[in-house]
This record gives sequence, structure tokens and C-alpha cells, in this order.
Amino acid sequence: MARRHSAQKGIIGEVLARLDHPTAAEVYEEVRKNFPQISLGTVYRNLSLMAENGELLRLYFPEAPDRFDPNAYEHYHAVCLRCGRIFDTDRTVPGELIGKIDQAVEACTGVRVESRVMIFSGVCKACQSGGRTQENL
Amino acid sequence: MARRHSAQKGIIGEVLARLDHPTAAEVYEEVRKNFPQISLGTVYRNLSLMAENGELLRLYFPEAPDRFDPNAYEHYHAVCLRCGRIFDTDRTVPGELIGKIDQAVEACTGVRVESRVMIFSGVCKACQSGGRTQENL
DNA sequence: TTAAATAATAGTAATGATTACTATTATTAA
DNA sequence: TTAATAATAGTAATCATTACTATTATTTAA
Repeated sequence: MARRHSAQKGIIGEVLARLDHPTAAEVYEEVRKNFPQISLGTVYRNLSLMAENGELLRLYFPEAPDRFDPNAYEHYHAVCLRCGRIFDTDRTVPGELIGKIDQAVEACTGVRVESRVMIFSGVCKACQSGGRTQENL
Repeated sequence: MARRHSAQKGIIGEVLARLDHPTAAEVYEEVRKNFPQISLGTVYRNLSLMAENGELLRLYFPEAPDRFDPNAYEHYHAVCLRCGRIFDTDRTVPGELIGKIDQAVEACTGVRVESRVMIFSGVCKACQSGGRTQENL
């Protein structure tokens, strides 16, 4: 059965694909350019609903607002400490590696792992070689 | 050189060791029993300072207030979805397993990983066998 | 089709965690 | 034993997010 989307949901989904792991506020600012009457609450509500539906991922960063990812398949994220950009892992990082970690965690905590939140931080390739910063992307 | 602690810092550290991964508010309530004049701001300030000093860990849970762990060595956490308890991994989970994940992440994102935030969720042993809930710990 | 039922919205208020600020008190050092 | 420094209590401010409400849009079914 085809999933029925509200008008704004469609717009939000489309904007999400154009921006790079935006926050709700960033989605709001972008959507507002073409639909000035939209409200931040509507953006939050639709993003939250779509995340619950498994249509997108909600990402939890320490000391920062949540971000949203239109790619709902299981993958993880690495953030560059210099330029702030966020990079997706591909499907190779889950798979057996995640299974091994889950096993190790279960072995020493007793918790049968069902899901995980993981954020990696470091320095991206461009910043390693070019000395880039948040300012000179 | 011996690290000089303020009075409250000592009290906070001591309370932290007795409670199980408490939030700042929980530390505050506990400390208040013996030092009723302490303020929540002081608790936050000291916990934050101690975390910056590497004397304790600040833990970031999705959709929940931060928690604090007096064990500052590198380890990770698993939370039980039924009873809410938080379990520590021991030192075996870092080590080579973390190194492998870091490598895999670097391979597909280009980010040289320096640190990570990881929270595992699932069902703990007691809840698996006893059908325990948050209510009947 | 059109009136009743349902869903979504804009706008705003409320909440919760955390930090910032300020005047005061305690601690250290010369 | 005073001057400089640090820490504190108490409160205000901030930021992300959710809740609420009156209104508007959409669907349904007679």
C-alpha cells in the first residue's frame, strides 16, 4: 500500500535530501524560502513522525541539536572536529563488525543488544591534508 | 602534583561513586541531604570541570539528560530498555575491537577517528529471565 | 456534491536541561 | 590581616524541543 504523505511532509523530505544532515532549524529555514508560512513546529512534527515511521534517521550528537538523515538504512556517522562536516559510513561498517561489538558488549554487560547510537569524531581527509577549517570550506 | 579539590568537588565525587550513573539532578538531590545549601549550578559546574579534567566521564544518552560516571577509563555503556539500568563494559570491549571499528569508519568516511560516543540498548539478563520492569527492580 | 468527521497546520506557550551572571563568601598568598 | 583569587548560592537566561489551541484543509460517505 502506498504511503500517503501530507504536502509539507513531501517538501520536508525533498529539502532533507538536498541539505547535508540538517537540524530541524536548518530544514525550517530552507523550506521557508519557498513556503514562508510553514512553522517550525510543523517541521519538527513531520520529521519526528517520519523518523518513527522509519522513513529517515534522527541523529543524536552530544551537546548539539539533533540532525536528520534521509537515508534510513542502518549506517553510522563520523564528524570532523575541524570543519564540522558529517560523513556517512556505507553498509560495510554495520554487518559483521557491529555483530562482533554487540557480542562483546553482551558478554560483559549481559545486555542483549538491539540497537546502538554511535558517533565517531576525528579529522576528515580534506582537513588532514589541506588544513581546512570551518571557515574555509 | 596532588590535585587540589574544592570541598564540594570532593562531596560530589563521593556521591557519584555511590549512585549508579546519576544525572546532575540526582547528584544534587543526594548531596543536598547532607549539604542543604548546595546549588544545582554548583553541581553542574563541578561535574563539568571534573569531566574536562578527565576525572570522570560525561555520558550522552539520546532524549535524556546527561549522566556521569566516576570511572574515567575508556569504557562504554549498555542500557536496558525494560528496567532502565545502565551497565558498564569492562576494558575488553575497547582494545582491538574499537580499533577495528575505527579503521572501518576511516576506510569509508576518510575521517581519522579520535574518539567515539557509543550507547547500546537492549534487554539485560535479569529482564530476559525474570520479566523484570522498571517497577519491580 | 456537500455536510460531517478527520487530519494537518500556524502560531504560540510551556518544558526541561544546561549555562551564564552576579553579588557574596571562602580560601590563599604576600 | 589585608589584598588577590577562587568558589559559591541563587537566579536569570538560553536553546532545543514538545504541547496546546484555534483554524484551515482534506477525506468520507450519504
